[in-house]
Amino acid sequence: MNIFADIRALVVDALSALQAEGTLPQGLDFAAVTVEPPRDAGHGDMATNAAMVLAKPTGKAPRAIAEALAARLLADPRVEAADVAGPGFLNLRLVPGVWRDVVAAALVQGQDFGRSHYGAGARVNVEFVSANPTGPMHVGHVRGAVVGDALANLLAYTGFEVTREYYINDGGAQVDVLARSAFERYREAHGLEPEIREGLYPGDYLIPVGEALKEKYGDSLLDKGEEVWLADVREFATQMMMQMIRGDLAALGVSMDVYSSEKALYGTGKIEAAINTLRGMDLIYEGTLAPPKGKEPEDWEPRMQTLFRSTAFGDDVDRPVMKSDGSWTYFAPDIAYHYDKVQRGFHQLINIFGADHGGYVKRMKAAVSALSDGRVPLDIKLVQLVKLWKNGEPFKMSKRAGTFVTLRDVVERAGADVTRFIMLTRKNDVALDFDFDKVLEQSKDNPVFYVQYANARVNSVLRRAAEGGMDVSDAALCGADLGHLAHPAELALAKKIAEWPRLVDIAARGNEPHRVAFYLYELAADLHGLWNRGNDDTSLRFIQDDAATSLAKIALVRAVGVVICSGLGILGVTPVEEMR
RNA sequence: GCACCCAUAGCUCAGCUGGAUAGAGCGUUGCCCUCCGAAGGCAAAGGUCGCACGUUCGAAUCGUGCUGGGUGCACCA
Repeated sequence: MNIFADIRALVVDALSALQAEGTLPQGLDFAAVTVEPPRDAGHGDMATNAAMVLAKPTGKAPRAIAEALAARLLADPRVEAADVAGPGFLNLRLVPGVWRDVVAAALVQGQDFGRSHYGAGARVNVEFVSANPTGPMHVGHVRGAVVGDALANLLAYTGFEVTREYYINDGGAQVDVLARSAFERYREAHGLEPEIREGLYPGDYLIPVGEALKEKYGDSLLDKGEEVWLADVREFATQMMMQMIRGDLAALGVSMDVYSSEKALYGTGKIEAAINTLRGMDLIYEGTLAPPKGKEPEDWEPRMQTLFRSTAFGDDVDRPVMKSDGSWTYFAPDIAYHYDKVQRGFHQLINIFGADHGGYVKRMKAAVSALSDGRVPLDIKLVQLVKLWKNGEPFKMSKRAGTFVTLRDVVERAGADVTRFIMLTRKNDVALDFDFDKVLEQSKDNPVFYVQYANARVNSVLRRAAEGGMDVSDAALCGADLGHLAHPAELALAKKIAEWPRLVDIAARGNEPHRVAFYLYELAADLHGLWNRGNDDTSLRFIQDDAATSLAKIALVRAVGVVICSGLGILGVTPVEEMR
């Protein structure tokens, strides 16, 4: 139940009626007509800009349109007042029954209150994390993982059929390095001194890989050259790394639907097919690139390469898909991978990238646009850096100093719930500070705590009422006479609840899960506010002497709890029932 | 040199695809526990929305040009 959508439909109906009676001309586009909460609550419950946006196309004065519209809207039983204000706003005040119905809807629908059919079952693929399988996930990956997962939850909540996907970069040189690094650990497992040369991965996490290799191969590889073992060890080590990464993701509460392998694309003809498709559109050609301006490498020399004409899509330069030695660049299999996603029938693609991949966005969008004939939109969300803080100082990560912070470190210190929530307290394209001390603080300073505290208070009320012998099951609350909710402060809280479905809709349209976190904070603040008003005005306490009144007030509180749980569910955060 | 991102209260940030007198938290100042959890709440002070033009009924939001910060810039992935 989205009351804002309902009232907007009412406005559009009224406008159509005005057309039918000749007050407004035919052929108007109502797309720009909005119904939203006014900035100032004193203006009413909702405001529509209809008169202003229609003034020009109709050639009528905004106020005249607004007057006519107001008369129509007042005929609806939900509308209590309709006042023309300012340059032509139409401010609506709705009868209290509307807000009581919202509370009732939240109780009846439960977690489905706020769910929408906006996605209409469209299939959307959310690719995120996609960390190289060469080591454990570190803090840099956490934000992308959380944002991607929460976004996937949000889209599922709004009627999309969502696939969470991880692209394993197991086809390039870095997995060879992994194999060589693992081989040194394999030698170490046999009591030999490992030679962790410059450029190899020094991390301890490869020691178990070396032991596992010993387990599997005994000493049979020890005296062999790389040409013998590289492929096998690479495969083995990559799989172990992916197992570790899956474990890391699980610790954060993320589970992928599909893991796609870059390596698996080689030798299948898929890369060639994708490139040839582009070639057929005259988007692939042999040529040389001009040297980069401003930062010309010392050893630059023109090379003949196979290039993708991404400049046709607004990119700065065309991008190589094949190196001068005839092997593919990273971009080529990635094109094939995205082509594969298109062919799997997704209606929409979303990628979550780290901000350091910003330069990659245009070419990837260009490729998808070309390969899908412009039908499949690709939205790429760039997730900015997370700056770690500890004891009031920036915490620098360094592999050498041993202050390399893994995802596990963060989750073990802060907990998955706190980590997830904090990662969503910024929009994705803004850098985020993660303060180890702050996130564990139990105060208003910490938004996770603040929201959880609100939920705990909801449950506290329910518990107390139950101890007093009341039936506060949802079934009982659904039968409450909400007419007892009459105080403006109570109705204001109901109005905040009414915004939830609208907020979900807005967040989903923008692929912006952080909006859910901010909304929950506001909702929590409103609950805390009402709670404290009970200190001065006992009639605002939720538990009253009169059972019917209590039931109505508790229903309101419970409705807040329902929304908080829904919201936290989207964020992937477990609601707590009690603070400790 | 080019591309992308950012710039809003002293600090950290929201701002609902262009709406009314721009909002929170922290910090500062003053209040509120005989009472459902004060781990909270109320109130005050605090702003040329980086700058300048432009688009229109109307701009923090859209466009252009600057300024200042971040990221990335051939045969790396």
